Amino acid sequence: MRETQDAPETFTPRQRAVLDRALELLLEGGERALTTAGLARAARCSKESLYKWFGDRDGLLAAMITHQASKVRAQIDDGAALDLARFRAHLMDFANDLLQVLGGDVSLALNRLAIGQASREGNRLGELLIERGRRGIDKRAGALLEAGRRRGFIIYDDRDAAYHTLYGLIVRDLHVRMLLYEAGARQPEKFAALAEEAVEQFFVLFGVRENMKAIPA
Amino acid sequence: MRETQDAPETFTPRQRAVLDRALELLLEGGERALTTAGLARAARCSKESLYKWFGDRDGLLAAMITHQASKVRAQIDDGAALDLARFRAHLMDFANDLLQVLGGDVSLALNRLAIGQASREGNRLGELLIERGRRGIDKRAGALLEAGRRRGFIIYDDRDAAYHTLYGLIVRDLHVRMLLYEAGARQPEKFAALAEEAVEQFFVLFGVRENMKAIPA
DNA sequence: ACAGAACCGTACCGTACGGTACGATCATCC
DNA sequence: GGATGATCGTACCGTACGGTACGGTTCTGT
Repeated sequence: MRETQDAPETFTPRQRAVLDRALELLLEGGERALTTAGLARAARCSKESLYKWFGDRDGLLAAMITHQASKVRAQIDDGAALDLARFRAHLMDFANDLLQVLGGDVSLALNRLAIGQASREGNRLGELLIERGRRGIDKRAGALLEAGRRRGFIIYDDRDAAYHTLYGLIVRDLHVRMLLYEAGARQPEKFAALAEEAVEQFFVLFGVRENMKAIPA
Repeated sequence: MRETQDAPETFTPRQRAVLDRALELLLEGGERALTTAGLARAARCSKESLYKWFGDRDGLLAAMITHQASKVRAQIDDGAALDLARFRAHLMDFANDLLQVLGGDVSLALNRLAIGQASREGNRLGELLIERGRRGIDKRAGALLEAGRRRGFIIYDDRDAAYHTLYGLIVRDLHVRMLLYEAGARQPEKFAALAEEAVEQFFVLFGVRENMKAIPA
């Protein structure tokens, strides 16, 4: 259908400014507040330009996702000089970053947008969100786990399964509850404690102690 | 604002039939397919009746949630004659039921609806979904865990924390990925294996063995 | 059998939004 | 300085939807 989908799809500074304004509107009032006329007024551009740049409204939403994803590039960890303490610290960093990202305003708003949009027009937005957002996180975590396994700090049969367990230990049911605006679900000040406990539990499940090995299966 | 909110809010058979039809429309085409005119046509009723029964469109959506919740009443487990095997089986049942519910068509559609609607009109739908859906699940799991702890099968300091960990081990990141229609995320045939592994891991974290106690903290 | 209520089907209204068209304005380049 | 192209602001169009009104029909209770 669309041919410009897999391209890097870079934007001009003006377009990026407009996309940032669009994100603000989305944060303030949800999807319904993000109308073409409203965005044109807020960003001081013409509707005609919006359609010229992004094609249609769905193209605009997709552009917002790729634009946001391009801002938060996850850094890849260096595999140098990895001892157990550093490995544990890296896991903690990952857990904290994950909670920080998933609990961020923009991420929550974009996820709400994509989820609400799902089931209509296929699910381009959902795919985009996963492709440009989660993929990076998954790869970073996968590389980290693999490094830890090679050094003998942890043991597992299925890396994906181990990663998903780690993810579950960290995020629990927080993501959906935050997406639903559940009162009290979003408490960033507790993220550090959650991350700490999750990594602790992950080591109980997959860590290699000197005397006993906790093999999940 | 609304006074009929906390009432049991029972519906006539005709109204329930209409609500069922509304759920079907929502499943087929998402929120956009659920218009008052469309529902009136599909359910062979008049729009006037819809507004008389449910007030407005948001009232209709809320009624759909309470209606659906009234159908899947979670049975509470009897605490009689609980040995370790039965406790473990109960946990397995809970895990399977949880995955079954969260992965069900109706649950996913209603969650998408509530999440997409969130941030506008407060978040009545999200609250309703949590109140009438998750609350029951939480209570059932809480009672189950407490029974297991009293019998000495598991140990924990904070029941909520233990429950959330159990939830995370079971659901992982599946819920959001299913909400996003991620390809391959929804595979009900694998739910049993996931439940099995989750319960296994939960016992590693919180279970009490004869010789060693795995205390998470 | 009759009255009254509930309900159906349809028509109608106002509005809001996506998308297009067009003249005016501004920047750029020769 | 003048032509060219991009962009702005605004006006406009069609449509779809939420919500209301109303006449005709069916159901219910007496």
